[in-house]
Parts: sequence; structure tokens; C-alpha cells
Amino acid sequence: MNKRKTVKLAQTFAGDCIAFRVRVLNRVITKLYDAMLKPFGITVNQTTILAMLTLVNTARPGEIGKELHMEKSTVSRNLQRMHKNGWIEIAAGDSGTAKVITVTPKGRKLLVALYPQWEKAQSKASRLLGAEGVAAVSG
Amino acid sequence: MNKRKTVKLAQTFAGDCIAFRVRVLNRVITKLYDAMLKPFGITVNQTTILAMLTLVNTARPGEIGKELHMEKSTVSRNLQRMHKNGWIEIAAGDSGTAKVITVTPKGRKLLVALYPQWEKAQSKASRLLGAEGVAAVSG
DNA sequence: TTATTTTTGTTGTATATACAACAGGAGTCA
DNA sequence: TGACTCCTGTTGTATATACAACAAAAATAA
Repeated sequence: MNKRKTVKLAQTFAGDCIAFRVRVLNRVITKLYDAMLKPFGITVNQTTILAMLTLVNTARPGEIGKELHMEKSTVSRNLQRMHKNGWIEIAAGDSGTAKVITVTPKGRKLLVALYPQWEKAQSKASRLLGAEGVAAVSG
Repeated sequence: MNKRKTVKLAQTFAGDCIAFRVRVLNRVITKLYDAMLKPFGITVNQTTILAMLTLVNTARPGEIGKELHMEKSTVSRNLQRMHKNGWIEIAAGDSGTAKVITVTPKGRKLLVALYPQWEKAQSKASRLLGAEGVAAVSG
């Protein structure tokens, strides 16, 4: 393939790659929420897990992964960190290897405490994405 | 705060969090492209860098980071890997600590070779996001 | 010229992510 | 009962990402 064609192809890549766009968006938005969460010592992922647990009271790691579309290893390691921080309890499930996760009062308090800041991050993110943008990523 | 309010607050989190949505989207889309790129032994990020370099011929690490909105440490480590694979050359720049990156013929060939597969991934991603979705993340 | 600041990259540390390998128990089937 | 296959989690390895600490050189100020 000649050089001109290669350059044209590279232009298409650089200009159109959806993965690239989504990844940049992810970095920008995540950074916004991370900055907001930093004083609380919790990450975006852990906050998501905390919210889900507060909602359902009790869940197994596998269920958390499915519901939040997180890899089981990511969930596993996050639960360990959350437990170390006293936000959740990890108990043996009724059957075999299964485990049961529960939020602690400390965990609930944290979620309530960071809520106002989270709303501010939401506002910023909304402005960045626009109404259609928010709708598009929420599909 | 009473429990009912806490649950309501958790519902808002779980249902509305933009960061969560963007991050799930990122995982889904990235996985799609990663699967396509696996046979070529290159990652999404490295492909993006490769495309940019093919387009501009020569760039410094700092410029790559700014253009692609990647942290300088991420760029630094990716360039090391790409160099080890023979896709780029790293030369000392004219001034001080600056470096100059150039694509090698092997790198260009790789970009050309994976292009058809990339187009397939683009199609899938487009279908997933819809036209408005693609437009929204491309803003 | 000397001292301070800025620029430019690398490296350390922590979390996120995916995939693969592994482990322990449960269920199934011969 | 015994062998095989699922289910469920953990751990290993590699890349991605961000921030902080460094290092080396350049630019600027005193």
C-alpha cells in the first residue's frame, strides 16, 4: 500500500475511532468524580457497589458483578478494600463457596455524607455531556 | 437520616450516576476492540498512538499525550512497549530531555493490516451506540 | 553568573480492568 | 459411589490510569 493511502487510513482512525472517544470521555468524567470522592477515601467503583448494597441490603459478589457489569476479579478486590475500611461485612453464604455481603452503618453513613458532593459532580458531568449526551450514555 | 431516605438516595445513585454509565460503556466498547486487536498483539491505546504517529510522522511524547488526552506516564510506558515491538523509533530530540518518536515501516504495516478488523469493530460499536450515541461521545 | 522556575520524561504506588489459572464445593450422571 | 462438569471466588499477570516524587536540562530572573 502506498504512503498516501496509509495516511488517509490513519486519518480515519484518528478521527473516527469510537473506542478512542469513549475512552477519553471515560477519563474526563472519571477524573471529575474521583476529585470529588478523594476527601472520602473511596473510589467511583466502590461508591457504585456501596449504593447497590444500600439498595438491596444483601448480595453475593457474583450478583454485584452481573448487576454492575464488573469483572468478578475487580469486584473481589474491591470488596476486600471496602471490608478493610469497615464499609461492608463479608459472611459465609448458606451454600458452599458462596459469600454474602452486607453494608455496615458506617458504609451507609459514608454514602449519605458524600451525596451532596456527588450531586455537584453530576451537574458538572451533565453540562459537559449535554442532555443528549447523558441520554446516549444511559442507554 | 432515616433508612427510607437513605434507600431513596441510593436509588438515585444507582439509577442516575453518569460516571457509572460512562465507565460501563467504556468497558463494553473497549472489550469489543480488544478482542479484535488481540491477534495483532497491540492494544487500543497503542493503536491510537500508532495512528497519530502515522499521520504526523514525528512527535514528542508530550505532544502525543496532549493530542490524545493521555497521561504522560501512560504514554511513556506505552512507547516503551511499542519500541520493544519494533513499531516505533525513539531518538534523542534536539534539545535536552526531549525525545522524538517515529513510526517504523513495521508499525505502518501493522496499522494497515489491522484496519479491516477495526472497521468491523466500528460497525459493532455504532450499532451498540446508535447514531446519536456516536455523535454524543464524539463531541 | 548563580539561583529559581519551567519543561520534559521516568519511575513508584494504588486502583481498574480483563483474561487465565486455580481451588473448593455442588450438582449430575453413569 | 465415583467421575465429570458447573458455580463461585481468589490470585497471577499485563495493561490502563492518575497522581506524586524525581531527575535532567532549559529558560528565566536576580
